Amino acid sequence: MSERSSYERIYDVVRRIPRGRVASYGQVARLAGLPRHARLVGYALHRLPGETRLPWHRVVAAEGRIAKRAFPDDGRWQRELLEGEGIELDLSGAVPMERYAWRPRTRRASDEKEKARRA
DNA sequence: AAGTTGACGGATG
DNA sequence: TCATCCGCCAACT
Repeated sequence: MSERSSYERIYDVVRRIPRGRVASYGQVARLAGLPRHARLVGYALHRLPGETRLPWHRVVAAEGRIAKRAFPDDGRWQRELLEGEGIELDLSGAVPMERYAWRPRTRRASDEKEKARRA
């Protein structure tokens, strides 16, 4: 059986987020097969080593806001990385999700709500 | 070993 | 719009 831990599954999903697009913590959790585990995603990213190649900056809060961090500079860093990929933040410094949210084709059964929403 | 905490999110008031 | 509460999991104390 795939013995991937929850964190590995989360990282697998984050790795798939395309450049110039973003996904919310909750969305990553759902795609990783861990519905309602948004917090777990946050913790998984929290423990990433600074030299990681994972595009962690493409994960933002559900409304597009950059999640509060222990060190304010980290938030600024994330913002710069996103802008560096061509993403234009709105006046409040949030990512306009309707424009940059990642819409992967491979949706799971548990994503029925998402499908209904975009209809 | 038990309680606290945290890069969340949705519901509620 | 803002403040709280609660669910869910793993790392820390």
